[in-house]
Amino acid sequence: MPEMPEVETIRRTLADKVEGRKIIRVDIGLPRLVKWPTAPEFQAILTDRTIRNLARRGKYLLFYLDNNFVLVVHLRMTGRLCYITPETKQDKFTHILFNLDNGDTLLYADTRTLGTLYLMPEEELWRIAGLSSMGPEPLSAEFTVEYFTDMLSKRQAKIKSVLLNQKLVGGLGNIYVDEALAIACIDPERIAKSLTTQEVRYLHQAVNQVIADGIAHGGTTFRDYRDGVGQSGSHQRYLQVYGRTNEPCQRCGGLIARKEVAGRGTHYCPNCQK
DNA sequence: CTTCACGCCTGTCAGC
DNA sequence: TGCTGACAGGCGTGAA
Repeated sequence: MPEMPEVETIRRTLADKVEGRKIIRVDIGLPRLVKWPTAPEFQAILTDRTIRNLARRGKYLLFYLDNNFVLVVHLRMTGRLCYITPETKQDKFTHILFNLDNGDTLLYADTRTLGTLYLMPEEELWRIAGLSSMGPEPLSAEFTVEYFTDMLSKRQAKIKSVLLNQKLVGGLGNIYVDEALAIACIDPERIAKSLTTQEVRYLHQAVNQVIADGIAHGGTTFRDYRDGVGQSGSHQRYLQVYGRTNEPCQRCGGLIARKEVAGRGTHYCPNCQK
């Protein structure tokens, strides 16, 4: 499901509601979603803990608790976190409930059940490989043109697969990669190190732009994605190529095409993207 | 080390 | 209507 703009939107919509709240009980319907520690330990450690702060790194959400533990959630394809009151209708695919001290509930729902939850002391977060090995995020101080240029110059893989690699750039997923490549007019199958200095500059700018726009629009709701209070995003209205197969390119009027690149459905304009 | 195919799960949708 | 196959926003693993 969600990429960095969606996860950031969830963080923003949840933070005010959960920060300062105490978790009074955890109900787990599908224990295998809890990757660490065991589900009973997960429940026991979380019970009576207060959420101090809700942070994000790439596509991970991090709930910092008052006992130095951190609840880490990765939504993968269809995970959802939703803050509900007793009157709110509960999501059909709810698997975990975090019951709060004000009577409200933070729920974790997931149709494909590919999401993952962890709970560990802050100093052990490095054990989560995807978190500790993550590359710089778009819009961050570390994501410089110099870093991007140097990184791409060492890569023999297709540019699409490089941009999807979280170790190299943190937070991009299939939608925003297709969009960034469309904005920068670069063919997704180009070998990363073959990009010219100018193309690298355009692409760097395009990556930052699609992520900033995605956040500004509250994320892209293509099917499952909802924010922390159940609302859809609106960035789907602004997409140039993703999900627009056989529709006209807004730049040249030619038809948007779809093919498989790096094992992922890929949308692009064969006329504009070289 | 880099790159890629595959598996994990379940739901939806197009086509027959 | 019912069935089948393709496809779905991610990532860890293992093989080449």
